[in-house]
Amino acid sequence: MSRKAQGERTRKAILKTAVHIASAEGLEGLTIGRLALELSMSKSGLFAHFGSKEELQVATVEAARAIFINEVIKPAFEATQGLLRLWKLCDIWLAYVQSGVFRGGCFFAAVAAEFDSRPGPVRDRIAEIMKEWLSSLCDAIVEAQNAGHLTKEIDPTQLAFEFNSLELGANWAYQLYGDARAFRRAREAILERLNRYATAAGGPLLAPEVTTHE
Amino acid sequence: MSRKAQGERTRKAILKTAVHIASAEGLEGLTIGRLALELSMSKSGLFAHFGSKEELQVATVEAARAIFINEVIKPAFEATQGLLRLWKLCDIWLAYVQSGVFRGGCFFAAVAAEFDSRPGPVRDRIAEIMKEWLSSLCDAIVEAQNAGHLTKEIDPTQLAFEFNSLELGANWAYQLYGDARAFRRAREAILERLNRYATAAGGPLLAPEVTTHE
DNA sequence: TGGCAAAACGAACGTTCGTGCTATATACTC
DNA sequence: GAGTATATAGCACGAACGTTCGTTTTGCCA
Repeated sequence: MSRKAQGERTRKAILKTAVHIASAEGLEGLTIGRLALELSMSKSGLFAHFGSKEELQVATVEAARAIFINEVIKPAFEATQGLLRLWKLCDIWLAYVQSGVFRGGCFFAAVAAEFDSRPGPVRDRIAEIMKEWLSSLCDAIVEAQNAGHLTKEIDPTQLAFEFNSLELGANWAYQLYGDARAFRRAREAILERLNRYATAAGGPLLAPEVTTHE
Repeated sequence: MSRKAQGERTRKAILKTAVHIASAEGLEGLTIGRLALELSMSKSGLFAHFGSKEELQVATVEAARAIFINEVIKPAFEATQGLLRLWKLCDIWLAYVQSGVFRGGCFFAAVAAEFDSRPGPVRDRIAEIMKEWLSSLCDAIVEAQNAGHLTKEIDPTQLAFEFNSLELGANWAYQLYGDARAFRRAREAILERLNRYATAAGGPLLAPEVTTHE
């Protein structure tokens, strides 16, 4: 293995650990010393990969985004465009939070709350990425409308806001109380809305009990 | 003024500042040195009022609770029990977040995200207080049902979860994007639900435009 | 095999953290 | 007015923080 590839490999290993620590303890709680300890390497050796703590934080955010895309966006996009994909986006998001992919629940919910009053490139990137997510939701709604599955009377931005809120709410309840019923509540609320706004072409959606993840 | 009363007064002043710092920078970011600087007093003099950082954090949480009760719970309880009080609870909560009573938006949303994976008395107290809030919402729903304003078919816990989620979602959007439209979206979603589940006795609720806070 | 980057290390920097200890200023009690 | 409790200040501590430095180890290539 080339020396260059080894560096890249180490960097990946660092970020993998960093993402998990940060989701639980935040991007400030993510300490270089702690990270080095957990990886059994020296602070300075680790530090050299990034050059500053802020760059480490940005890199960690980027790594979390890659995981999120792989775990949520990609699987949902395997579903056919329309009502089903919209539902999958929400359903898989909830499943991925519940599965404990990140120790601290949704990585972005955690770090958004941490950085929302802390200007700088880290905050900016977090905001961008969450906007991406919200846009994905919104786009899926519009597609469902264009496919004739969902009435055009509803405001896509409004519905995306509501779905996102319910998801964040479920994450909040799960993290703070370990209450897994929150996921079912979020699913129920989302499905209720989807079913209410669905046209005949959209067909009846599943009940929350029948979804794959419980 | 007695020496004892002076101590109490200082303590209050400290906590008032502490709450605002913590809502923006978190309870860990709330540093004793920083706090002392902002109040133009010595670290040790300030520290003597609490004995440990953890006690300072708990006291800060308690102070935030007092403000919250004064700003949200009490005003809402001036409304008559039933549908109106339920609506007021939500409406005033949103107004209080938007008003910037706390620099970092909802104090408890901020510190809950920060401490949800950090066991200890601070986390426990935060969880208790948010449960209090959720119970207040739930109780208001039940009262509205008992008053005949709201159909008994709905599950109060489910509705409370949804309202709380929408509120947290609005807080999130406002903090991260400064998007004040999120408050209107939350109000619209909440009112839509209230109106849908309201009985004839409940009467038609206000449209979001007519509420006092915008 | 010898040279050379890349990668990792160990030690130290200056700063800030929370937390003690000791002393002084202040107001109330007798 | 002396004595006492309370409130605040001053100073120092050990640990941890991010960061820099010079050095050593590592593996590829000529």
